[in-house]
Amino acid sequence: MAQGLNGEPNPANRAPSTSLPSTDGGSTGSLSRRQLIAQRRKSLPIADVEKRLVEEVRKHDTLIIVGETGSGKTTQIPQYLWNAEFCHDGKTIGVTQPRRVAAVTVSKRVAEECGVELGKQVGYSIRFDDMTSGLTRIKYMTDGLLLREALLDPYLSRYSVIIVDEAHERTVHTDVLLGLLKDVQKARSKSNCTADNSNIQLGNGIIFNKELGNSGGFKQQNSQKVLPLKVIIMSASLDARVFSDYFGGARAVHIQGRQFLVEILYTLHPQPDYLDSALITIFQIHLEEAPGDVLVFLTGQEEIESVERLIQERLRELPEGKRNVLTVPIFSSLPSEQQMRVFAATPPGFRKVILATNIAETSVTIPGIKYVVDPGFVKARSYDPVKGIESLIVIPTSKAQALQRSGRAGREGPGKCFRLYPESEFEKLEASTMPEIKRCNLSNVILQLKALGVDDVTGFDFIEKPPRASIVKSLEQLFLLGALTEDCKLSHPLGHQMARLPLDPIYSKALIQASQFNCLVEMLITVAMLSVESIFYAPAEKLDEARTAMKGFSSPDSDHITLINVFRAAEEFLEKRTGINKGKDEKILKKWCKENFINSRSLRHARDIHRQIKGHVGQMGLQISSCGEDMLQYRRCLAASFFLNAALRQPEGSYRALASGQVVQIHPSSILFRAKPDCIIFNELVQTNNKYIRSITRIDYLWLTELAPQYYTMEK
DNA sequence: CTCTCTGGT
Repeated sequence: MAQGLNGEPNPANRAPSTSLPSTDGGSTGSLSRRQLIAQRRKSLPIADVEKRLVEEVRKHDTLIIVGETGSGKTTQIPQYLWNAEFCHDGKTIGVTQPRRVAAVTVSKRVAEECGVELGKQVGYSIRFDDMTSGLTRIKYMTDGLLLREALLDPYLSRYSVIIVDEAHERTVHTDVLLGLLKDVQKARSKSNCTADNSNIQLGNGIIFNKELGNSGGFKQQNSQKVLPLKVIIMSASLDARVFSDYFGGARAVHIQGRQFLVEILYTLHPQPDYLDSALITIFQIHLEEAPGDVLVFLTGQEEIESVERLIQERLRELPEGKRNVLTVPIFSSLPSEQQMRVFAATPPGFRKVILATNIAETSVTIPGIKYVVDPGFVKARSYDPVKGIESLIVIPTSKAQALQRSGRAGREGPGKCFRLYPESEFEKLEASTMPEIKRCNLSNVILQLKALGVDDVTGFDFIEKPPRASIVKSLEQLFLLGALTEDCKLSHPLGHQMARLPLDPIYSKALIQASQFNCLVEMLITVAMLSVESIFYAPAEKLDEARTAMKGFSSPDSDHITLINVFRAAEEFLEKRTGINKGKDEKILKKWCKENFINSRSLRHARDIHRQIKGHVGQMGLQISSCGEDMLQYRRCLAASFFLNAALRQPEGSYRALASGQVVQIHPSSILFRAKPDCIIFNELVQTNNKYIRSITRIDYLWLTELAPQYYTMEK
């Protein structure tokens, strides 16, 4: 019987590279805890099939595992494989997750189950936070991070097994990773394949470039054989066939979960107003159903806030004894302390009603939910590849999404889900959500693929192909930025440099330009700040105060310079407090942010990105110099970098975007909303109620013809 | 005078 990583019968434990630290097994307290863990592990549904699962992995190079929620697949399977000696020769089992928190929490759990210190045999690696070491044999990470690793180690030679978890979510990273794994697998199963073979051309068109090398370390690279790669796709829903077909009819196994029964209720008739319908249902549950908290899925912040108000209003109409409802909103841009409110225990005698976006579908698991109210809509990103515009639209959920939502009512006991549409409508829904790769800008994906040696991107074996127009648009954009040559190859050195930076390609280009304009210091700050969610935080009730605070940072010419001012003000604030330990910095900065109406989560993120990319450009040998007070130079550099996003003022005060010819408005959040200069560059164009451009800097039209003549000579 | 669902390097 398997015992976990510290089990005695496991011969792998005696191998020097994987020997474990002596455990704390002495005290009875920890012993009983250990026994509890073992018991809990054995009681998981998956424990009964451990041997069979290991056999399946031995027999097949690719395996699809459909594990229902609560099966324990994410924590247990890597341990089973470790015990079955899949980490021979110091190889690692990699497990990818779409989200950072999942990688961290699951690895902590597994380290505990194994009785090892986190970061030793079991660890995680996510951007800005690497808890792995040379000892690590089970490594949880984000799928995006593994894609980055592939740029440096195209064979993924340190891994014996890659497990792709939550594959049904079909994020861009998952989809690209699946294509990559398919190729790596082919390459590694060729018998004469060694880690340092150079430039092997694969079926899918990947050329493994020897120059990038592998990270083999102390072992002799010349003779190190790369063994076949085992790939395991884990999915919660029933799309096993899609994955199986994609991997040439790979074997799929199903694992029972542990989920309580959720009764699904539909309305008799279509509901003309789903918000009103949601309100009625919430009160019906409150007045007629047994105790238990309610989770309501809404499309966005505005909707959540208005429903919260309406609930409060209607509560006042109820008799005093029935007003025992506590409403709790949650959405991603809500400050984290306020997000935490959903986890607080419901006060005795109260019913908690959580109003959530789809953050509560997967990202946040809220305990105690007995009832789910699902109006059947979701706000989704969509992309028009012809115009190059992203927009957010409210659309019906998919069947899989509806299923995921209802499942949130059955985690601790039987529950009920109220779908606010008739059953006949459910049948008409799409089976699953359209994969993200079909509805986003692909410039980054394509740059990455090119860097991995995939020359024929249109021919790449995606699990589902993105629209051709979308690929063409991105190829064109990359060409205009100079990342690709005329025959669509990655350019030297620009394209390669751009691919190395973990940024939107246009930002990478701006950094490289900036080193020539002597304003890389400023541009590093700019792209870090542009890479995060909105920096300014303006609660409706303190709008005036927030505006005054923002004015303190503002530059009359530029939102970009305003962002630099905020970043520098924070730096200066911290520098003044010399001699104080670093742990306190975080807290003090948070306070400063609050006083200045700045979103501290966003600022911290920007500071992390800044540190990371500064390291990257330093390694690339770019000159990190500052333009000092000469912001004209900096604005010229912006014009040279963002020339594809230039716009001219129209007589009525709207703008015409030069590249696409579209008529757009300056977003009211911009410093330049009133000033309306003649010529500007903008950072992004988004369609909401209007076509808005955001983050804007005033430039001179002549700079465009001077600095981007290849693009602007034909313009009048 | 608006406000944007969620993730990620």
